Amino acid sequence: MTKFREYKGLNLPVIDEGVLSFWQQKEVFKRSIEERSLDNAFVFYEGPPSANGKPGIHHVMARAVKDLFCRYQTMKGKRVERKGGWDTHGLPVELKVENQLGITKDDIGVKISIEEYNKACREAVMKFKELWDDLTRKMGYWADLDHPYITFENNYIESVWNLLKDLHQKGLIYKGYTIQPYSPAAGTGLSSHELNMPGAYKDVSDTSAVAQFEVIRNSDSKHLFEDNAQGGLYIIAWTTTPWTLPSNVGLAVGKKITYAKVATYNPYTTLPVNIILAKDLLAKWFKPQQAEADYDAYDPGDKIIPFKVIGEYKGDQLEGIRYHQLMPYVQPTDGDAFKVILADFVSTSDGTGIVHIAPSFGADDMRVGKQNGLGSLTLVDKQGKFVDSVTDFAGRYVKNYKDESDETYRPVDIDIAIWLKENNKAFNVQKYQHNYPHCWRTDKPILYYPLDSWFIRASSVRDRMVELNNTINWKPSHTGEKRFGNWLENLQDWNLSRSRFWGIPLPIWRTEDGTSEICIGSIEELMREIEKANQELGLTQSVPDDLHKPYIDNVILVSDDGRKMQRESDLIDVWFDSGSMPYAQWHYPMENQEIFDRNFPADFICEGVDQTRGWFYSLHAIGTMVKDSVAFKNVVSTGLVLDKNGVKMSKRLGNVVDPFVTLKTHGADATRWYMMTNAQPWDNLKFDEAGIVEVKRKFFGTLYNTYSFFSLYANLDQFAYEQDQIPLVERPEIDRWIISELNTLIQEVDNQYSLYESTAAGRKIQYFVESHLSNWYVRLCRRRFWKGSYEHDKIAAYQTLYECLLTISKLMAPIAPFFADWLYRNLNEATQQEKHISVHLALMPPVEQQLIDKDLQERMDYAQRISSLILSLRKKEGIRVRQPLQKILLPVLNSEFQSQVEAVSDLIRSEVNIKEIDYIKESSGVIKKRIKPNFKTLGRKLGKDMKVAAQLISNLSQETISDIEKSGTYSLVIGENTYALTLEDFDISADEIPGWQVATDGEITLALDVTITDDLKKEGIARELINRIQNLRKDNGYEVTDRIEVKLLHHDQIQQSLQSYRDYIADEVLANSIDIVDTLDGETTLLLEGIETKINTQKV
RNA sequence: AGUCUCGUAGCUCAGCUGGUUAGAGCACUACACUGAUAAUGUAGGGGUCGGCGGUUCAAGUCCGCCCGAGACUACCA
Repeated sequence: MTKFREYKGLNLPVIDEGVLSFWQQKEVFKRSIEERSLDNAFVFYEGPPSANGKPGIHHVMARAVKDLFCRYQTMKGKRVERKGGWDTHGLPVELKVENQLGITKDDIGVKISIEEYNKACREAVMKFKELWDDLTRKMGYWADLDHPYITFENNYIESVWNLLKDLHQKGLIYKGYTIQPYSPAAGTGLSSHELNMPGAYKDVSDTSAVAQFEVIRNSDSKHLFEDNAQGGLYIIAWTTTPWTLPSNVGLAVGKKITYAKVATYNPYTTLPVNIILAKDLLAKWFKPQQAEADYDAYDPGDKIIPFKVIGEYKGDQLEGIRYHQLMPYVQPTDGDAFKVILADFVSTSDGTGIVHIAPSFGADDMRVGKQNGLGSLTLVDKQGKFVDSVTDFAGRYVKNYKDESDETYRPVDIDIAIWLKENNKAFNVQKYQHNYPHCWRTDKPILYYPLDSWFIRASSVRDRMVELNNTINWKPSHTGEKRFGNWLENLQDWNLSRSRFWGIPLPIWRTEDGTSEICIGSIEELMREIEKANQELGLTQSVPDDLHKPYIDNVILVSDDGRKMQRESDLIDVWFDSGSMPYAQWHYPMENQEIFDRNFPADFICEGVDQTRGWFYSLHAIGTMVKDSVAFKNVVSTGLVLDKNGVKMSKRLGNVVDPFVTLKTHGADATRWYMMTNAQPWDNLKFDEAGIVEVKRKFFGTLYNTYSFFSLYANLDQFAYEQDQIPLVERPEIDRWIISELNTLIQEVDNQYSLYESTAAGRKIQYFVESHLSNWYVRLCRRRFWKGSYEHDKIAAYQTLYECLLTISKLMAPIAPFFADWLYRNLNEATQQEKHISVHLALMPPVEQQLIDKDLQERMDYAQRISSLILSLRKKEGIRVRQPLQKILLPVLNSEFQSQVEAVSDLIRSEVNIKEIDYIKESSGVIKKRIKPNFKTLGRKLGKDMKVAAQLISNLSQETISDIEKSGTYSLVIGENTYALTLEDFDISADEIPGWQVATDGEITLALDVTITDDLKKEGIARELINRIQNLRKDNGYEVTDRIEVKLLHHDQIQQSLQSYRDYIADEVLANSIDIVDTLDGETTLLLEGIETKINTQKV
């Protein structure tokens, strides 16, 4: 017969190793998939990590969440394939390689060939793959590591191209301008990533100018000229980049902002002017004494320039007003110009409340410019200097890009300011300190500059994306509804272009003038086009073995009219790579069409919340545009893992937690359990190792102890579940109770898992194990396991505890896969009750509703609380539990309560060592009652009278309370109003039993009879003796089954006690004899106050 | 700057659609228990539920503003 395995202690990392090799040997992961039917799939997508960095503890977090729901679904009978994947392209990879090679972007193609560079990237990107795979295994994350998708592989790229072609055919891809950070010194655009590098933003002092834009008088603007003082009418706008002023094409005002018209004099020319600026900002540009000065008495040269407000307008009254171009060098040809428009970003926090718009040099400017039909002027070239048409400043660098020393470089901003002053176009010029981004490589200020880019017209499917998003179940919901939803509402087109080297090349070829273009959707198509080009152009090209740069750039195609087409040199955004994985991981549509159909869309994905605009978006956008479908139905976005002080982990601070060390020290399960139960996955986790230790000790330790306890006695009794299952009705109350609780737990946990609420599920399991199973069921049932012979009641106890443990192993398996399997197999090994070799091949236990008995659970709750109250009274009175007491007094206010308590009175009496429970009926008149209003029902009835009523009700007399209980009604009179109240409007409970000390917990109140009679005292002594002898047995190292002989040193009271309890004691301590002797060697033992003896035990 | 989330005991967190003594665990202190023992029980201290205002008979819970922390987006005249 097989025994249950017994262990010397709990060692989670050792369990991990054992289970891991078992999984590997038996291919449990593979079987967990293959044993499930193909047409019952639960689809999961793995968001690909990049293996060019080491995995951190936060990866354990995100992967624990992914893993647990996949395991759960497997245990619900679903087939859950989990293809791993690697994200291999992108800027972080390139920057790291540049760093390693000690080169910059400019060196690529010069110091190192693109070919070599890309080779370096390809190697670097998989640098830590082994480490990742190792972590994946060690943390118990089940994913197919042997057949991952890799974004740099040709098959993957081909699928991505196919998607792009699909979009291209739908007219969703176009080339356009966008304003991007640009470094003239380096001659390259910068990504926002690069802009966010530490130190990129620097405080600099620039020349700022408030320029005067002269309003043109026409039918639209004539209302602005009413009440004007002498001089022209100007709108004034502030800028910290005066070099953008020649490129000005508009002025933006805020719709709701109030603007003031002010009559004053220009400080540089002293000419009278009427100017318009935000009313709130008057104080910024004028001092109070200027308002007091007499406008008419102004004399050029006066220190104080007077001003007066002569009009007021709302922003929308200014819309459409036209003005004379400020610096008339060139006029735009691609749209309207020189008018006032409305823009939502205009504020009155600084400047004049009016923003000068130069669409070529600001993203906001470009956007509102387009919206309002404005054209643009780009009067600065890519080297950062003015073009020739800006005659006065032609050829001058707008910032010091030539590394001239500060003495020789004359900022053009200053000269522009002077020009403005001389032309009565400057209202104010001063130095201004602000934070401005710089190129991290050249240290020079960047410009925002229009660059060519390819876009996906995502905004055209905005509404559909919003619509589809509303069908997705987001955990937590606000990430989807608010964060993602809001982002979709304001969706801009997707900038696909990246002018780098290591990435998927944009498969678009164009003629030089851009009139003909082709988007390639497959290698086969590329081959056809190449052959066509070879024929027409007399070339001998073939499809490159590697679809990356530089090879692909060498391919020349031919247009329908026989002209050469070159590939557009851009790469695509890596987010498009990862968003393509539902298709590209299967090399769809070139292969695996059925597999794809089965696996789209995903039932579940999960990544960090930082992926909201990243992977979640790219999946959703591509799914919407290509398949008019969601790409995922359920998504969990996980929060950050911070250090224990709530600080973000970073190498610099040295607070990074090494996941390998954590797993090695505490085991994967304790780590996972801690992460899942300490905080919701989407809340940030303050990672504290002490928390793992606590989980290990409290949860796993308790569960381990429970199993040890079970296996110890089961082996002694040779229990192996060989007998028929004892019907539940034949088992004692406490068995039925724990089984009822267990089924309640199954129901709740299953429900929580299905709702992606892993934290609630874990906490419920933990509560059951610690409170119900260990601390109540096992504690109360201990005797049943070690006392008496192996028959009915004992077998029932084994069967019950066994079932609880087995069920727990299943419920916990998704979160703690190692320990669960260890426990499951330990149990099943001896009984062979289940046919599965691993818990992960088993199904979640079904709820047996008929076994859930709410009444039973309620009365056990009473038993626990009553016991607790009695223990607390014993404590107060200083009477130890070993001293039996005669009775407790328990007021019962209704018969249900009494019968409920009676059903568990055995448990209570043995738990707290009392002889009887004396139920005090309300009719006895001994109980003093307390009455409280039931606010919930009364509040609705009484409304404003509630406050008075509460006062009245709590002061009702004992007689009235009795009346209410008898009649069930009460008329409450408050002022004019009479309310008919019923019993449910009150909360009546026992308050005290006069003459007794009571303890109260909610509706339960009780008193303890603390009289210790001689008989009770004798029994108490007997219990003390048993205790001491048991301790000796243990100290002497006897087996729990050894028989002994006992000798006691004479003491009168012991003698008396023995007369009554000799057999009882002998039975408890397995003694063949108990003798009282007059002399005995050894230490004196204090039994009770004043009772000393010596005890000697001898093994028979 | 905008959007979103969070703020409850020294620490980590519960607190359902508003209902009157705000809970648990850890930690701390004291006392018990002891055939699960590197476990367990009982008791105790500890809270202006971030602040201010509002709605309501009633606010930790709903609304507004503010403060603090974090995430994301944008980078400003």
